[in-house]
Amino acid sequence: MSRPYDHQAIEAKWQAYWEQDRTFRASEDPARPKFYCLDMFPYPSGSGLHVGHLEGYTATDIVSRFKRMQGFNVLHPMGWDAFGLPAEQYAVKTGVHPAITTAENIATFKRQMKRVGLSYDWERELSTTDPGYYRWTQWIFLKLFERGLAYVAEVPVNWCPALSTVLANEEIVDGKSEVGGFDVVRKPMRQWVLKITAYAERLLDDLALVDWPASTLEMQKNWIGRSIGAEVEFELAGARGSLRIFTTRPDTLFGATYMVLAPEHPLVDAVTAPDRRDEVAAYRDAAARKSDLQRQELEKDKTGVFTGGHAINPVNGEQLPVWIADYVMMSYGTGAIMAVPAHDERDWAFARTYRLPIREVISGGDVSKEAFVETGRGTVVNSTTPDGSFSIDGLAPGDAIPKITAWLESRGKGKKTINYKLRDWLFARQRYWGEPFPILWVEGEAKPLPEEQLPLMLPETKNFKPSGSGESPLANLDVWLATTDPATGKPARRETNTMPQWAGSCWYYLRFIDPKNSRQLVDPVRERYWMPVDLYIGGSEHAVLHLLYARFWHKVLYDIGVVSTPEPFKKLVHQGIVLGEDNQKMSKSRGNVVNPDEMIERFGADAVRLYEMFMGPLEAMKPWSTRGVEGVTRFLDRVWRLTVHDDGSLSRAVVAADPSADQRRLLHQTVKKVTEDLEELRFNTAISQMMVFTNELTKLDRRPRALLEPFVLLLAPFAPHLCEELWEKLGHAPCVSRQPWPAFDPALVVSDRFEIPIQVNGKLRSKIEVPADWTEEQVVTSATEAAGDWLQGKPPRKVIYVAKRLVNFVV
RNA sequence: GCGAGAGUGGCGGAACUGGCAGACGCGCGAGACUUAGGAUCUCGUGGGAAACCGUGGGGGUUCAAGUCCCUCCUCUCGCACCA
Repeated sequence: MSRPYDHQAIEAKWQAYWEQDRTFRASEDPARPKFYCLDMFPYPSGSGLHVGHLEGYTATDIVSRFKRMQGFNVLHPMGWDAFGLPAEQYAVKTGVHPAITTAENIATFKRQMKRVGLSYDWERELSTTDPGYYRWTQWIFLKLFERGLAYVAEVPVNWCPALSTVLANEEIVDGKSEVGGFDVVRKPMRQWVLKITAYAERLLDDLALVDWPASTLEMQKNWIGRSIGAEVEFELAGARGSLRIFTTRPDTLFGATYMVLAPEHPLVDAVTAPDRRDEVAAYRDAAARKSDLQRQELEKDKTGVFTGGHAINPVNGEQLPVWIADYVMMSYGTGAIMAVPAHDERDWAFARTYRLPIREVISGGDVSKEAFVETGRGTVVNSTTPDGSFSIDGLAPGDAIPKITAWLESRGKGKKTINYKLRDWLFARQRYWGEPFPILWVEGEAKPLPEEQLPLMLPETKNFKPSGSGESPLANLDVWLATTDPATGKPARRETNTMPQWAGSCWYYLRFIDPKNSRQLVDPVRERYWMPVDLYIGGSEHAVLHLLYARFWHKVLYDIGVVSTPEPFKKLVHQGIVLGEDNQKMSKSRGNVVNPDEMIERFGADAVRLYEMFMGPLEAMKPWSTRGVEGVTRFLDRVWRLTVHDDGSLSRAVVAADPSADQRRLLHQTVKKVTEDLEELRFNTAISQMMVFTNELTKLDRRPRALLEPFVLLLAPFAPHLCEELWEKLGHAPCVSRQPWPAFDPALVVSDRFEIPIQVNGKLRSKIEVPADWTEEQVVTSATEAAGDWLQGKPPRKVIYVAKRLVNFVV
């Protein structure tokens, strides 16, 4: 494609201008409203940016430029989530230090971003691997530790004996190590764990405060997984102690016909009868050997073993056989259940397999065919205590639940309980390339490092191979490991785990506000000015973990007074995935990866930006089309020719004359549409309207400045390089990025004439054009005439008139 | 299985609180300018000869349905024995 202008030269020119002008530098200005516009910062991988990254970055860039022109003080920063596994794996293979790889990759990403013309305030750039940054990551950890929110536990990890190392989930394929295909087993290991469960309630409730996609809210809700029910005590028969179970259906307590413990449950030994010990032990061993994955996959056939023991149902004194089965999980609730096969699908399936009794206590279904689990209908039956003193018979399940819960509570047999699916957060990796924990082990006890000693620097090494013991490569560094406790002078050993990649990304949005502060994580005055993030755009793959972890840390920081808002991210949007031209997911193996550098080379950054936004709705998954890029390139070329003559001078068609009324209306309609669409992130329809405008203007041989100049401003956030150049060609000093956003006059948007479609029996038969001030009578009269033959000369049975919309005759 | 979202021309996609379905772009067709055009500009382009038919299928409400209701089908994403 030959272009009417040299996009390469113009882009380089204006990128250099913005750089030396520091056009996009943000500073606090209490006089102006702020807008914090944030991208999820990337992991700087070796393969560079792809067109999928660019979609989200372009969107936030357009919004940032738009908001600046609207008079907002915009904070639009970028940084690097640069700790992580790939650089470390590369180091193990090649010996190249992760810091070197990381720096190279960052340089590539930054070069590519600048080439796209993204208007970041690069003076706030940060990297999670920078000691000046991770000092505060460590500081936050100390605060968590102080508040009892960080603790040590023995947690099973993916241990690969052949490699003598712990593997991340993503390093395991089909239960084997990705490298070498060796077996992986579960092995308990000392780990740091964060007590996110202590915040479960608030993490759930405060979802009401944010403007997020419904699907993401739903995912977070499900992940937290609150369920309300009751814990009930069952005394053991013939043994000391009692079995505590959790149920959401205490209304079905009279229908319990057996009990199930998770195989790992601590009471298994106590309940197991001597003659069942061998069988029980064998089942427990088998369950322990299964990975979580295997336990889940064997979903269909439930297995279990009778322990020989019994527990007593507190409502009727019945002795219930106690089983163990791996369909009950130790990690949820109390690790024990009462089984009500008539009203629980899992219990029903289990009872069928082992011929256990099924007793109906909610009528309304046929429990001989399947479990009846609905709570919305049905009536409680067979649920009266043997002495007749208490009954929930005849109630709806919803009414029976509080009644029986209160009764249990009054007798000390149970209480209302809320349970969460959310588990505490395993916060340790056996890796080198991560934040070291500011923790010393003194006489077997974890002691926090004093704040003044932060950052605890990641020690230098040339050996990135795992220690072999399952500990991180840091365990090889004897000199670093051995230290003394500053408080007591006793010998101490440093913690060898490092933090997971999530750590640095949990709070980076706060550091952008005050990236150079050496005294505080963030200055409170600045924090109050900029927070919360007004718009946060990133992939939906982070819908749960990153966003939940960041919210958790934010709430802790809120509790200790570091931040002023309960939630960090006000509005969240996920950009959709960009597919290859073949409608398949982009991948090297398919050979359908689109290289943004090549696209920018051919069509220019403006065209690529514009196409990214024109493809379709931001959130939608959609295929790339290089033809489509050509299409928007043609549009930009037309915009250029509208203003500039072939020899590069201002076109003689550009005149000072006033636009016509129709032209002015088109302009105001366009300003309105683009403004409103940008507020709603509907970039594709905004561009479409600008195309309509351009098509109209192309037809004119005299093009009034009063039309062209506001239009250049409208297009500027989308195609900033082109518009800076056109603004200059139009005789203005730089730069367009500092111009105010055009306003529209609602009175000038509406037309003085309307085209009214005329329907007969709902079918379109004709159209008339009428002045806007005509009365209904005038319009209908004219419409009747226009409908002519379709009315067959008879008066219509009914006339529907929708003002300025349509006329419909019913005959 | 459960939860959430989505099905509109050859393709990507428009369509406000029910009111002209297919804006805009791609592709395709015709023409203009040209030594030439894979450049540019102009016009046309849902299907059908037409009556008419058309927003995943079927049914309903309404003067009027892509939009509301019922039902079924397909696809995408998430969760997956959570008691």
